Amino acid sequence: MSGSQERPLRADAARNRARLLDAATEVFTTRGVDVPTEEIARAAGVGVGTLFRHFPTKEALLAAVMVRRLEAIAADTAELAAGADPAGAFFDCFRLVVDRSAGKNEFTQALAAAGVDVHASLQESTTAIRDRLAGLLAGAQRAGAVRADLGLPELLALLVGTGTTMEQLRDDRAARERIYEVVFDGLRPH
Amino acid sequence: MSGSQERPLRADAARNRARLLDAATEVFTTRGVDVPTEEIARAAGVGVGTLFRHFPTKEALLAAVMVRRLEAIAADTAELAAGADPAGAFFDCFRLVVDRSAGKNEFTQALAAAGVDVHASLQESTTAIRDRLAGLLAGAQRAGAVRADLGLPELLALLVGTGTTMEQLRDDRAARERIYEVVFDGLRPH
DNA sequence: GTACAATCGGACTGGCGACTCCGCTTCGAA
DNA sequence: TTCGAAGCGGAGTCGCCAGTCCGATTGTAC
Repeated sequence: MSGSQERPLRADAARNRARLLDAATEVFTTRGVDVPTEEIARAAGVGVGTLFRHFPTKEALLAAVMVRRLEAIAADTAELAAGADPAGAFFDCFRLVVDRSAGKNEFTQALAAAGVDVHASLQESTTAIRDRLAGLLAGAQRAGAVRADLGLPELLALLVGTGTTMEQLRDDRAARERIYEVVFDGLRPH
Repeated sequence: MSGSQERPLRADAARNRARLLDAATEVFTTRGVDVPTEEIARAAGVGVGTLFRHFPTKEALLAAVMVRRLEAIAADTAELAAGADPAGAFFDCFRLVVDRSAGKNEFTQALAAAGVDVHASLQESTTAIRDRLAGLLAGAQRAGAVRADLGLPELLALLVGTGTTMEQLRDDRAARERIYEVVFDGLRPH
């Protein structure tokens, strides 16, 4: 979806587009998905007209923000996965995905509610992460660090759920750490 | 909040109120919190006017539905908690709360977004559950079935998060069972 | 059976928010 | 420097939905 039509954006247009994405990320994350588009435009220092020229609907903006975050996560997991120890890489990536996904859940929900086919518009970027996680899971299982009966769907669900758990404990780092202990302990073969 | 003013409702009014609660529970659960109030009124077979006489705002209706569900859960945990085995009671209640909380998370979120002080309007009913869970947790820990460093906040967060996890696996009973194994394994002292 | 208070229903209102439109501004190629 | 095209901004449109109002209906006390 990203590389189909290429006409180099005018300098100011490119700058505004970037500002909009930054502002949207910030506003959506801190104040939720229901903020009026006008607020995002204001935060970016542009008019609503500009916002809607760059992103034809609010959902398109939301999707663009999502894609960006997902790509960032994918890139970071790539680094971690390069390490030698498969078990460590798996658990480190688990943490990374959970930590970086704060609020992402609400986004997906909002997108889905708007009738956007989430799996279509985000597929490219989710697939990257999914594949990486599948590889990490397999590696960790081969190394005997994770119970063998766990599939990728369960892992993905667990990542989302753990994200929610962590959001409840936003301001208690020690408690969050205990949750990781519980989950990781549960993931290991008994 | 429930026993302050008592004037016996006229028969039809009581019936409509009950219908509204049933319809709202059904509609909110299956189609989300964003459905127009009119849909709920129609599902209940009454006009919107009637809906708003019984529940002054949409959020009030939402809160009423929540209270009802919470009370039902509280009642059921009471039964389970009466058993002799503290460890079994704890894990059974964990399952029960997770299974019965499907969709509840979104409700709370919607309430909070509307500026309702969730802890005020639902306090009475949440406190019952919270207290029960605290008791069960303490019992299970005393019996050595649950790691001792876990507090009530972590348990509550974990319940919410596990609910989210389960929602991702809605149609795969075996996978859900595996998640329970993971979480319960993690909860036990290693 | 009657009367009246309680309740009903749904047309209507007000406000909000996504999106459009178009006159004005800015970019950048020549 | 010039000029056409690309882009900007924000007032205005439109549809939707929570919540109101009041004439019609129904329950119930006597």
